[in-house]
This record gives sequence, structure tokens and C-alpha cells, in this order.
Amino acid sequence: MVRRVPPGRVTTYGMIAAFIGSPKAARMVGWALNKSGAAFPPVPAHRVVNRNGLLTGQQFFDFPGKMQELLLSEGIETKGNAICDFRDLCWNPAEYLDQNEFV
DNA sequence: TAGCTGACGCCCT
DNA sequence: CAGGGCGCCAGCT
Repeated sequence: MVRRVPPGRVTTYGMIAAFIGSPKAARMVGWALNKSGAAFPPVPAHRVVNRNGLLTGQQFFDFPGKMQELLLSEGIETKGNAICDFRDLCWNPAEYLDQNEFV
């Protein structure tokens, strides 16, 4: 699912969990992303943030600042560990994806 | 087996 | 506006 997030947009752990059908299992999304480091095709984990637009997973990237770097390369600006225009950049899977693709 | 720990989120003090 | 409890559940002591 994370691979479907368009470049230049971001989504949240909670939205993914909700779309899957387990709104309260957002932690599992993070757990999965943690394991997705060496996955192929690559998973754009930098496009997933928490519900406040905070880059809570930045410590799990190669080096400090990598996540911001990846986001900036797609035109997404960050302030500290937060996404600047999170409200506008937030991409809700439920609006674009078909449930049936993920059963 | 029991307990702990998360890249979370919601609800209640 | 902080801080704490709880659900979630895979995987590791």
C-alpha cells in the first residue's frame, strides 16, 4: 500500500491501518515498515508519518536527516521533525484505492 | 508461560 | 495542554 502513495504526498500509519480494517493496529504498520528496509521493490517509508504530520520514524533511516532529505527531493518541506503543509499533502488511501485490491 | 516492547491513536484525567 | 491507560499483535527475552 505504501508503494501506492504518490511522490510528493504523505499518508499516516493510522490511515493505512484503518484502510486495512484494523484502525487500532497502527503500531503494526510501523512494525511492518521497520522490516521493509531491504524490500524490493523499495518501499517509500518516508511518505508515512504519524497523524500529526510528525516524522516519528526518522531514526530508522540510514542517517539522521535522511527522511527529510527524501521528502525534500519530492518537494515536501519539513520544519524540524514536522511536515510543513501536512494538511494539504496528506493522501488518504481510502479516497484512491480499492479495498478489494488488498484482501 | 509471562512479560515487555514498539516508526500509533484515541480517550480520559 | 501535558500525561497516563488501553487496544493492537508480532517477536523477543
